Amino acid sequence: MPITLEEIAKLSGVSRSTVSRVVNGHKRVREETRKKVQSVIDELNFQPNIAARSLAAGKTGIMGLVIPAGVSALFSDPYFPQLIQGISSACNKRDYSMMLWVDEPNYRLRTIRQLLYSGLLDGVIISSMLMDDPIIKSLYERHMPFVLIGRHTELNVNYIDVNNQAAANKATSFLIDCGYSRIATITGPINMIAGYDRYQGYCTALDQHGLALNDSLIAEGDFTEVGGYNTMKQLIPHNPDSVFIANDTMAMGALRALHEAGLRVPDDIGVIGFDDSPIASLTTPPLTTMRQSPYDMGFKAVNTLIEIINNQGRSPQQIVLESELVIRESCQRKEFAKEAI
Amino acid sequence: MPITLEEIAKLSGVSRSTVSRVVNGHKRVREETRKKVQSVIDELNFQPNIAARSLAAGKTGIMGLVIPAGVSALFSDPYFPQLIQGISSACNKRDYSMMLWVDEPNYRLRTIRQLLYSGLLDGVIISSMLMDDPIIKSLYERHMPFVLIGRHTELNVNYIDVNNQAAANKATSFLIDCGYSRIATITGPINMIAGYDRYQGYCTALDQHGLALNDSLIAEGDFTEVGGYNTMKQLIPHNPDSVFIANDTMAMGALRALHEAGLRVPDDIGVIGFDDSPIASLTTPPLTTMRQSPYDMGFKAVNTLIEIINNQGRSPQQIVLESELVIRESCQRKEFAKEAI
DNA sequence: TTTCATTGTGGGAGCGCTCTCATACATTCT
DNA sequence: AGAATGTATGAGAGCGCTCCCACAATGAAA
Repeated sequence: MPITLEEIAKLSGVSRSTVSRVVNGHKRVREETRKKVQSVIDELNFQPNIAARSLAAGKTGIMGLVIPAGVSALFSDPYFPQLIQGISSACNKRDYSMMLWVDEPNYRLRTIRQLLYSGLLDGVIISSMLMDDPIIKSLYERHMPFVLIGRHTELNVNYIDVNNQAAANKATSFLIDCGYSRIATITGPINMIAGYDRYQGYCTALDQHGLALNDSLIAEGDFTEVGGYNTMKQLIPHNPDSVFIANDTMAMGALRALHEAGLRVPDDIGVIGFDDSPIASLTTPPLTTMRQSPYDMGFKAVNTLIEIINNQGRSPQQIVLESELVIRESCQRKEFAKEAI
Repeated sequence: MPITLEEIAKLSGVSRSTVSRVVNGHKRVREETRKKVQSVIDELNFQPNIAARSLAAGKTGIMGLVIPAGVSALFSDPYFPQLIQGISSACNKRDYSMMLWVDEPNYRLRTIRQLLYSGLLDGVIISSMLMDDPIIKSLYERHMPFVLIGRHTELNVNYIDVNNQAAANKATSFLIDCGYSRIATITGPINMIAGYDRYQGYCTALDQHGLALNDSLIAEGDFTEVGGYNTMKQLIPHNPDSVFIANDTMAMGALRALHEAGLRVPDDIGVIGFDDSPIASLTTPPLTTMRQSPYDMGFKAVNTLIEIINNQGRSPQQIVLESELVIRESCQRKEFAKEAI
């Protein structure tokens, strides 16, 4: 049987209103009274009923997180666990709670309804959806406070992203600096913004260095290990001397394919990944990659969302994080090692 | 501005009560009335306010999921993503929603309070905590409906687990059947029930086959890749001819250590893992392992929890799933291949 | 016809909280 | 001293829903 405000009030000899003030840290309470009430609260482990509070105040202290189920990378890539960890950590710090929806296509309508109309959520964080995801449009139209993980092309909305184009450009340029010139790429799904942007960065880097795009050296992957493996096998016959791969998980698969094909990394072929996921330093050879931090993105997304909730009039804000090149051994040919640094 | 029952009532020319009946699928409504009301509901996309419903009915349709943050394996192991996916999928199917807490020690008190006293949750699923986790005791004492992922030794509570001891026994016995005899093990953390049970299974298998336990061949890991790598390095000087490793992620690390040491798998040393995680078939050589399905565990946990919620008097029920041996190449020495099958 | 279930519908209380407003009291200024 | 200000507290309404009870309408049984 849960305890109510009223009971705390009775036990500490004040009114319900005063207890409410103490719980919510209002100023207009005498220090003496506050202490008395607080001690009763602590003793009984009182926690206000969220439903009642929510009903009365129109706020719940709960935010939603939506991650896609379609992405099979969800299983094998540490991206989402780290993102969730960052969000969860920030929620704890800011005294929010989190509801999680794994967006299965079959239950999409249910998800949207709950996000928008149940009144349970103060705001929503949406992660890495397809570019034209209808959920985003729904949230936008209903004026539900939300922030995207990953930028959005059409709508002027709040988002947090890494500078994928610049980072991919840097990665590709690094391969060129290392002395490679027949540079392939394994992209992510092109209908995901991160996949698209990293591909664009690859293109601009080649262009800036006067290298021509070569369709036979470009192949679309799906962010999974097996995808990386298969796509690499497809690329090998076209004799790339290096390859920029849009995430580390696919890079693992690509390394496996190269190993099987008897190609030595980095001497026969240079490899650079993206993410600096925990496995990047553990591959053979250790993987050079662009570092991003899903944990930080999650953490910042929460703080941004809370700002939005508290100031609904605010104009949308875009946060773009920088990505850092982490040099290991997968694209450092002996003869170029010095110049590249 | 969300829509209320009252507005639906007005628009369809009936009372609030009748609309409520329609929404909740009560019988005592004339078919004609039901249709009329339903059409208004559909048209306006009406979704009942969960807070109000919860306050009035004492049920929320929300369950909590608590996973530990301490386990750094959270980042690199697909176990939790799969578990979450299973839970989420079952929640969708059963029309429940899920709140997620990553249990950070700093915020433990907050977490417990919210789980128990906020009135938000109909029940809780707790995953893979330490054996003596205080959260479990709190839930138990407060009679909060909950189910554990992983068995509990002291309390008679609802749980779902794999038969870790039997599975570890089978794995170890398989190494013996393959002709190995100097069998090492890398255990999980012994203060986690899964770590403990898999270690026990290893011991009983040796015992049943008349092999002596050898302390220098037993080392405790932490379920991470790096942990597996370091622990394997520690074991190599004692010349095991095979090793049972308590999860696949550590097995990956161990394979890396063996590769660096110039030992060939399976000819110099046999390796068997646990989980059949997605990477198991992708290692070199592909990993023989015991298959378990965190997805299924999550899915079943939800169904069990809902039963408990609907029938609080029910006596606790323990579900133990079987684990299946998946034979690949990491412990099949050429000369024994035939006999082992 | 009268009686009694049975079915469909509406009205009202109340879940536990927040928030506005009223009130009691203390303090300062003229 | 009286008025004006400020501070601490209480009372009451109401958030949107469910659930119980009342009651009307229908049909079956006596």
